[in-house]
Amino acid sequence: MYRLNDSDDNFAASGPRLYLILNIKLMNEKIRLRFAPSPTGPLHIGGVRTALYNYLFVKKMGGTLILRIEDTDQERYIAGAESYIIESLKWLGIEFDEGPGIGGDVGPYRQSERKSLYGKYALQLVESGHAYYAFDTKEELDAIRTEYEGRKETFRYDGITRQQLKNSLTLPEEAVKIRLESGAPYTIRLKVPRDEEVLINDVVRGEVVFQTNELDDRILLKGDGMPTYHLANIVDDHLMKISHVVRGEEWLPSTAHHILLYRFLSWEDTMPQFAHLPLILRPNGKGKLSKRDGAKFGMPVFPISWEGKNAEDSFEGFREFGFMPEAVLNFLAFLGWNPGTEQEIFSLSELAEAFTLDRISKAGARFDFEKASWFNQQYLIQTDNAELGQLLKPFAEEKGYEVSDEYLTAVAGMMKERVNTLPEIVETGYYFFEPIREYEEKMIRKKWNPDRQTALLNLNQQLENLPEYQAEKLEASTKEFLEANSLGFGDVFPFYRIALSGTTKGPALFEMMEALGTEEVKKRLLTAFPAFDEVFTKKINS
RNA sequence: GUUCCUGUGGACGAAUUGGUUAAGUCGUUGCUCUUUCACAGCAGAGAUUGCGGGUUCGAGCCCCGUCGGGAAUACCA
Repeated sequence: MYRLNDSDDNFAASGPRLYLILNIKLMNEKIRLRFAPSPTGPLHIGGVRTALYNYLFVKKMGGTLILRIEDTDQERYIAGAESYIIESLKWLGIEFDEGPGIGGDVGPYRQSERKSLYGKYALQLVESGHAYYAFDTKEELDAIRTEYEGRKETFRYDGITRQQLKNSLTLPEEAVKIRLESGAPYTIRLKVPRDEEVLINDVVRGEVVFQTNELDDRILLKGDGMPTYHLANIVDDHLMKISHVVRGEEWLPSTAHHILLYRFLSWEDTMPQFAHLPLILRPNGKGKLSKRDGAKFGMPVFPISWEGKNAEDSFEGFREFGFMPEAVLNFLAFLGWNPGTEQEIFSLSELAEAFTLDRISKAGARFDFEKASWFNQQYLIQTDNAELGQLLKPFAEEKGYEVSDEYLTAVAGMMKERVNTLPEIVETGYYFFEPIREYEEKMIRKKWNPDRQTALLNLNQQLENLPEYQAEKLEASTKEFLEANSLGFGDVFPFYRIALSGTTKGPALFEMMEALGTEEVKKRLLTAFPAFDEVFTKKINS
């Protein structure tokens, strides 16, 4: 189904024996994907999308999703990054079947804990003539690089230059032996063959060809005995029986090396299928989205907040911005993929149902925060008010507001279609929780007259005496009052509204009144009138 | 510089695989609804499919060239 190269005609012609072999092959090719982040800091939104696509494909195909921590670089390792990754994905509802803290048959799932495994394969490659020891120090190589740069050239440790460098290919056998035995630091490099082509069959990009002459002899095992990404990745993907590698496009240029590694380790027949995802670009289209862009464009680029060493290194997440996880997921899913139908609101399980690798687009997608906000609003609107009230709670508490769950539910219901995020409810709707900060003058200036006050107070009196202080009853009673006093809606409404909320915008007036309650309404009316009069006097005098 | 990827309205992107007037969504403008704002509904503006050639009765789709954007080019992943 997913291996197109297994031709059906061959199969028909070759009888039961091949059938058996193919069958075994298929059984071994269970769908197993991995998400393999590096704990070098918070997981940015591009990484989250990679995790999401891996998850979706696994769910769609009924496979297994593995979390593998690629912590082979002890210099860039950051404590807390791993738990950040796990917490982020948990918040979003992306769950793993195997991984650190979860278990599984092919662990451990942290590369640092698998350190002893990799050397063997590096050695095997040396023995088979596909890799070699290199003794050049970092400083020496840096010097060569700057020298090349001076000539406006780029240095590459490859099939040509390695002949002039210090390695087991150029040094006498005896000298190599002595160096190795003396414990002198060395690396193991891949010996890339000359004059060959490496073909990558990428699920999203089709066939991509690399000339080996353009490839460098990449380091496989570092001086500290740790493998580089390239070695560790291939060894682990093989040992963990990974069937598909779904990762960012930035890995495409390295994939030729990876394929060579599979070939030299004789694992090419069980090599995973590759799918390289398009990059997520900056809102202005210039370059790939980076962690600094959050501050630059005033939007989150991380799933949840990250507390770094300083303010520069700390980031606010989508969660803290007030986004719902479902909305983030939905938005992210559409960044580089689309179902080809007109549906755009998808739950996680609906996404999994609709997801296919062949509908992933090739070109980089810009990160459009406005679209993300729109998705969030859609989810806000479709979420039950009581549930929203609960989600709103932390944001209200943060502001020091102490109100009941019922009140929060009511406010959420009134405000949800007027905002994009949760905290906006307590910000633009602050007047539900504290006194009016400022009255919008324009309407008052235009229409207020101190004698309106009497009518307003009479009306309020009538409303207070209602057996039930409830929106529809309030409205009906108000209508009666207006008719009886031959007044229009416009004569009282704007002032009532501004008195209660300070603004001409906002939810339906009677609903606000119901939520606020008779006491508060009266209080607000009485504090508003003097303010209105003040505006009026100012107008008269000017 | 080199290698590789990529290019459809401002953004995301669809187009039955070569078939006629290039979907839809976001954004934007206006209208309707509404006491306001928003939601919703309706309507409009916005594209010679990066550009230039070629093949073909016919090209967004195939071929060649060209330009732009991006990634990689580390003892980082």
